[in-house]
Amino acid sequence: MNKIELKSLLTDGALATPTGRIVRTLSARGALSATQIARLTGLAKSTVSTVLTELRRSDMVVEAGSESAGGVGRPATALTLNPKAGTCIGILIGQTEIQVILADVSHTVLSDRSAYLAPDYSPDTAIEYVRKLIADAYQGQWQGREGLLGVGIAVGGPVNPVTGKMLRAGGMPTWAGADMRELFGPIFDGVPIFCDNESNCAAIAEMTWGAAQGHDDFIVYTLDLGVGGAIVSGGRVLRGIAGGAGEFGHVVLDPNGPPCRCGNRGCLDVYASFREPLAESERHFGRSMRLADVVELALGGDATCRALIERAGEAGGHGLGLIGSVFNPTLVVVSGRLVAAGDMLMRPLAESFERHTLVKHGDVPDTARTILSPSRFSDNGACMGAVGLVLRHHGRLLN
Amino acid sequence: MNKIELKSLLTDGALATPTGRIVRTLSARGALSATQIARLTGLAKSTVSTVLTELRRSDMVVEAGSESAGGVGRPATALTLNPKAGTCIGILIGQTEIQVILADVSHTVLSDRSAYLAPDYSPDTAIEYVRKLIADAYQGQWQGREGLLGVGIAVGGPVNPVTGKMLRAGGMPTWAGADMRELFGPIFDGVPIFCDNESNCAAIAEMTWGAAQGHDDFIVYTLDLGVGGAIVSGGRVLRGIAGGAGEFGHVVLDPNGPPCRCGNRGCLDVYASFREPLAESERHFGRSMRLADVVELALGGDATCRALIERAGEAGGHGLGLIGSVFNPTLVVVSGRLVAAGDMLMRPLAESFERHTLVKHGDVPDTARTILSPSRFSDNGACMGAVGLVLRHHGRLLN
DNA sequence: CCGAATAAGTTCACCCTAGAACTAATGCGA
DNA sequence: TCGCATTAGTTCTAGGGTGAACTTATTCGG
Repeated sequence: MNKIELKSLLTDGALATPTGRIVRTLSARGALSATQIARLTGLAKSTVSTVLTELRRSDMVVEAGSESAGGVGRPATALTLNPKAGTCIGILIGQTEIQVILADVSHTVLSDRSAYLAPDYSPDTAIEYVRKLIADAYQGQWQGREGLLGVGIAVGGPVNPVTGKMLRAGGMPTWAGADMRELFGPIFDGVPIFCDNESNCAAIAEMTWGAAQGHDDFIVYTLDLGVGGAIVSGGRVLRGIAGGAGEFGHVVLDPNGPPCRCGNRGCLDVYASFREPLAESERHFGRSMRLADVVELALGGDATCRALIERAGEAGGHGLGLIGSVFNPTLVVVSGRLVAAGDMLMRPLAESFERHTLVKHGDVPDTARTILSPSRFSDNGACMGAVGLVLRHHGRLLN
Repeated sequence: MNKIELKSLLTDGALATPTGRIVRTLSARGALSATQIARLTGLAKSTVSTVLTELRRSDMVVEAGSESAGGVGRPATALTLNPKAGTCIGILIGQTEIQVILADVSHTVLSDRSAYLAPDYSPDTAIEYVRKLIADAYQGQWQGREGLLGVGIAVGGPVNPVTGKMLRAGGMPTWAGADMRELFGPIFDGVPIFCDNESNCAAIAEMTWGAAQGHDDFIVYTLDLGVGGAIVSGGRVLRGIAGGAGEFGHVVLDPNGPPCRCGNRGCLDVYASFREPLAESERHFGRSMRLADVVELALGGDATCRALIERAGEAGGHGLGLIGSVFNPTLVVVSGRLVAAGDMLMRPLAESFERHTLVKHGDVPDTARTILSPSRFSDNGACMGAVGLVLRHHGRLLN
């Protein structure tokens, strides 16, 4: 009965009731005290108290390991959803990688596994790997698959978040037109599937566990082999009518510029993605390299790699300036594997941003300036976001 | 007591109470039936009914002229806030124009007056004109200034919506750093002042009375002597941390391009504003012209003017493509005086949009394609939006 | 070591909102 | 012309959320 109750509270059953709102808040944010819940939900302390005693009595909510914050006054007791009450799975379908994270409703990661594939693998291959990775994930867990509350899928290409169908080619031509619900439904029959593109998932991860915690309005700007991003407004990830929001990389700068893999010409992606610099460094070193190798070499002092990364920051700042002029956001979280280069990337990026945007340093007080934060996720941001998709109930596919 | 009550209900007093929400909804949307109010606020019919009988008893809400819609079933009785309960003033501080609209809380425009000035007029001149226009506006009205509930100011340049201070030069160098609250406060002492830039006000007008009625998420794209716009997400106009959101015209396309009046180089505005085409037509005709003249001549069949407008549509589509790639919005309302050219502008605009954006025709079903709608406001959109600013309680300046 | 200050969490009576069941007013078809 | 379908609006009661006042648990200063 426990799980059934949680399931109905997490799905559409009791959206507006205090109990539903409190459970959803706990699901979305992890460990919280009663007072924090009251602030976040806007409910009265008394209401929260009543509901929580009921939830604790029925064992759906338990006390989390209290980390006494150290302030004056009675210390808050942190609460989470009972980990036994259910699990979530996050799946990343990347260009060359499939990742599966298993987590419980108290935000504890139980398992994190990846498989690396050659580019342009087929959906069938993906299904096979996902099946295997999920079996592995449950290996040695005392939690069984019957407690699975939802599955989130982060896809490395444009996907319609309502239907779960892939649009166009994007970076994954073999997936064009694929129907995520149809493909993955059979693996998890009956369990709700949530789906969104990689960038939007990364945004959810940033909002839930990363650099954008507590922010309801921010932009994620991804610098990697492609340039992309996501827009969060009012705590909502903007998807656009066809799931195409946040495609900063495919803004056309010069209609007569070099062709882009998206089909248009002169996209930002052509100038600011790390694809060309990576090729350049491969030519320089005369061997096949990965993006992470270049970053590592640059951090180790290699001047060529350092220059490539600085130039990437410079080019990336152009796109960031665009974001500044369009949104003038409070916060931009810079993500992607280039971020591992730290200040080497961030400094030229910030300088270039300043040059390419409308509102400048001197125009406004420091409190009204956009903050640039590097992402805290090294690599698994998107997949964690897929878990967050479930915990936050974003982007559920219709059955 | 009537007015005092309305004032407190419209300001921060009772935000979340049903009465407050109903009054605010009526203020924002004008005439509505009880059922519509229930749908819009999410309150139960019964609650709405109870509150409305109370509001009618105290004469704060009255029946509006019923326009029987003609469907089956009992016809709805439209209700509005009692026009006697208060007035709002909208002020437009444009580049060469000052406009004042006086309206009552039932959305009836009582007076609409403009004064045309030479560019770069001083704030002091503006104050003088505003004083005069307002005196004129109240002339012959039985409503007095004591019923004034709020003043909205639409400014033709970037303004910080929280402090009311103008940023940088923008299109109005004489206003750089001006403090709207300080300037206009003395004219309306004690009355709350709302403030936002022209484009954001236009967005509010579109949402309240225009092409975006019923939409909570859309983009306004303005093609005029400058290129600009506004972003509405979740019914909220995004302002950005320094009031710089929606400045589509100042996205840098080519960092080495021609200088823009904003200080950067190669902004979209340089390529897509109608400033250069207007100058070209002046050269062609050998006389001083206004934008409206070019549109009129084009509609009258003049080939030169027609070509200029078509070319503007083509250039404007580049920016629209950018909007498409960034937002993939459901709806874009195209505004600005060029829209008067109708299909002559919209057709090349739509074609160019298609070429410059990421998600194309064939990629998605027709239901998932961005709609382009021309604005229905010929010229007074921004000033109506300033009225809407008050009625919707957006962007209130702190006292 | 004790009490003041501070903050978290609980209790309880009252008011208010929601929902069901109702009445009211219209169009449409036989 | 009558009744049925449809939609708008009202009434009433039960249940639930709120806010005030209270209790509990901690830090800090003297």
